[in-house]
Amino acid sequence: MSGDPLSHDFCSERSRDVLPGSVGTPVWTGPFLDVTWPGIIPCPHQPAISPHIFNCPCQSIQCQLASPHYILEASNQYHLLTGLLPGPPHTSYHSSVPASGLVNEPVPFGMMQDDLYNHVAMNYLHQQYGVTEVTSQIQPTPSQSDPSPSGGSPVNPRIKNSTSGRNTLDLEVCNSGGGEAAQVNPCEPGPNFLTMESAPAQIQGDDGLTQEKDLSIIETLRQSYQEAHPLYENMQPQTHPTRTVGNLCESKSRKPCRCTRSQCLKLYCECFANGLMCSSCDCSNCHNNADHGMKRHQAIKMCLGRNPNAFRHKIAGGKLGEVKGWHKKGCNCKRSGCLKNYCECYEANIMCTSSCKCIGCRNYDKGSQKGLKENIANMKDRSVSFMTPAVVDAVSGCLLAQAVEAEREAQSPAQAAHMVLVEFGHCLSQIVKAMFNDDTH
DNA sequence: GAGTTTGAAACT
DNA sequence: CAGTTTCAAACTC
Repeated sequence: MSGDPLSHDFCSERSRDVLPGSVGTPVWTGPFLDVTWPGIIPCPHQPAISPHIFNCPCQSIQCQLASPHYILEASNQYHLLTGLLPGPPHTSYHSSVPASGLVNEPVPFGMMQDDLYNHVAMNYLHQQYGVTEVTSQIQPTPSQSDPSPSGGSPVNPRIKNSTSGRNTLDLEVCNSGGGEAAQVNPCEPGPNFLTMESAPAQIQGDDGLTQEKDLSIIETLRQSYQEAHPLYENMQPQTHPTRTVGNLCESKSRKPCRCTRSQCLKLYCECFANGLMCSSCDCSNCHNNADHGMKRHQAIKMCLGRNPNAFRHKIAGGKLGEVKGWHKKGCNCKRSGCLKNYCECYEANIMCTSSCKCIGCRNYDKGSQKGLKENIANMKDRSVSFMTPAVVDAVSGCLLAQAVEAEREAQSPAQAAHMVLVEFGHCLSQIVKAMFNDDTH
């Protein structure tokens, strides 16, 4: 695929990041609960579940959360750290959560976020539906009745009214018979992407409307939680809708760190930076483990205080298995020419962009004459000299005139917007044409 | 495997 | 925000 890197490589990728929910953006297709309702874990008593899920080598937050031991420990530490739980958290493997009010404590990374998430979720459900308890199970789905056209893991949320007056929302993840581990293991970088486009189809069963509505409820819960805890997204390294399956379980294979002085509680440590606890590492004096939960919690808070995006992926855009994307912050390489693994862009197999402040960069598209970075920088320079106040005024005048015209013709708002945008496109093309005509003189 | 180089993170 | 220090990974020998 050839073409102007400005129009394709850069703009299209970047717009994908701006619009994470845009059509075609791959999102997690694994067990829905693990991502959108991470505190609700599958029941280990169900024989259909691969034991793999409880002993995943990737050690991602999702997998850590899937461990019964982890749940117990997280519950205990939650008490220890916040002291805000109105009652003892459930420690049953059904992971029920009590309905309660919002918790205003800043959410600690990894361990407690899901408890808090559940609290907010329960608060919402309690208010909206009178639900007082949530349970979840993974069950094998009889192949003949698999409601998922693509064989995914549909979620069947149902609100039950019990005779005891306790309303329960059951989230039932159906595991289609054949591929047990692949279906339930969040670490499997399976090839299936659930796009925003395909999401409704994936969850449609015999009561498609109901399920779609329930899915939106769950999304509302997520938003509700995010509103209550602005840090939530930062501490949810694996739940952003733009995350691919690859991102979900760390695109890199898990490498043991060898930290000696940081206690693995600074971003120097790759495990810590990836939101993972150290496991089978070669580090010394490691505190990035369950035994030092409090200290780890404090370190996480400190990192987030310095940089709220500290635990988010540095690489934006791109799809699993592709090389396109860009480093959100950009690199600062000086001596490597951005052609060694010292360079974060090069290491991520992506080209440097205008975000980078590197010197002597050679990590750009060899196919283009100047390279992406230079092209973008050039465009910026040109636009500075061409985007004079007079030009801006002229463009504004054109757009305004177009809006007035639309109003005069009694166009619909959508049509009016379309007319203005078309005019804006014309203006831009005129400006760009002028810029490059000037270059030839 | 020891020593060097490198650039991100942390600090001032 | 810029300069400096610390740190661990990448690299070289």
